[in-house]
Amino acid sequence: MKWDELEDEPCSMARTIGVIGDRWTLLILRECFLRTRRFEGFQSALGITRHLLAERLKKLVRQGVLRRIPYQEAPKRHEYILTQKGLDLYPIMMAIVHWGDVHMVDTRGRPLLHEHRSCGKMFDPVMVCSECGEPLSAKDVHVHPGPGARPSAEKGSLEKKPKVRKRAA
Amino acid sequence: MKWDELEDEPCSMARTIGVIGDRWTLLILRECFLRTRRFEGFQSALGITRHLLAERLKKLVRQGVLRRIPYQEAPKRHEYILTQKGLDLYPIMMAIVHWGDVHMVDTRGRPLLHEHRSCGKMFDPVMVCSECGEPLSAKDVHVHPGPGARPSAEKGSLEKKPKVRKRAA
DNA sequence: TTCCTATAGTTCTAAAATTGAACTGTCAAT
DNA sequence: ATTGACAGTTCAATTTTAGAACTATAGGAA
Repeated sequence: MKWDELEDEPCSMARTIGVIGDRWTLLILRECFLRTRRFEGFQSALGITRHLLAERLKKLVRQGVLRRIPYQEAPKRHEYILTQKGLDLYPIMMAIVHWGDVHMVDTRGRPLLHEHRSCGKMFDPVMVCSECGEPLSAKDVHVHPGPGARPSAEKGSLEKKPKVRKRAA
Repeated sequence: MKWDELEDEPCSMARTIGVIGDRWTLLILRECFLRTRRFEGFQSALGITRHLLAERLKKLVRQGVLRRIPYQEAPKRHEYILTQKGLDLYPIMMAIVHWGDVHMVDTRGRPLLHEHRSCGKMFDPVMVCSECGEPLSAKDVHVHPGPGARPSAEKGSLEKKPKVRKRAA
């Protein structure tokens, strides 16, 4: 598996990481969700080098996550806004923020609180099953190969049962 | 903002990215959730260089996402298993996989299907509000500074209202 | 007019991260 | 005595990223 060919892997996680897995990309997208739209805005908010910022924006546009839209002629200027594909990254963002809220806060508490406009309350995001609505946990989920699975037999980690030697204390 | 000091930022997303944002780390964690536990298992599943794999595993252990547990004496061998902190990354994983399932599939369809053992059905993960249970979307959420917010006034992207010039066509 | 500023990049060199390949060491099995 | 499995480590070559300077257009100020 090569980093530059992640998008060709038969794995939705690898493919997604091919899009958002580069250094700084998720932080750029955070800014997008906080309504930053312009080059200088991203640059000053993140302190990323201009070179890399230009690269990343170009890639995100190519991948259909952002759209580059002119907001001014003479001199020509553009701003970057999330497409629907980009907006759909929201659950990923929220999941990341929530994990940080739970596991990475210092004594002062959370940097940001989230208010759900529909119900007016401060909330946490919860991931649930689309079918029964119950919260998901790793051990309640079983994976099956889907139609787009890698065709042949796997040397995959699931089947491997390494032989045991002397047991540890 | 420096990549090596992300964990000190007053931002839960930045802090989390400091933990899982390195190249290959999320793919290593994918393997963990698929029950890979050993060095060779990760290496052969991912094709990552042994050098980097060793680095990443060390960092994840340091950060409390994995625990390194001996499973054999003579020669001493260890395996890497998810801590609770690591298991709590599950919603992030699922959100990433789901986005790929929606936006990155080829004509053949999804590589993997997920079955919810509790209800027996194939499902998609849905992110909902902990307070009202409704699905979340970016525009229904408003952010407020929390107790751990950066103390002073922000040069943040939210307040900046750049002056407009000649409008684009 | 000339200078300064704002915006959105591009270009260049140095530093850091990643890759690829080979090498180390322990023990079991042949 | 040799081979294979496992879990790394080491080192040179390549890629990425960081840091700083530079380009270009245009508005407004002096």
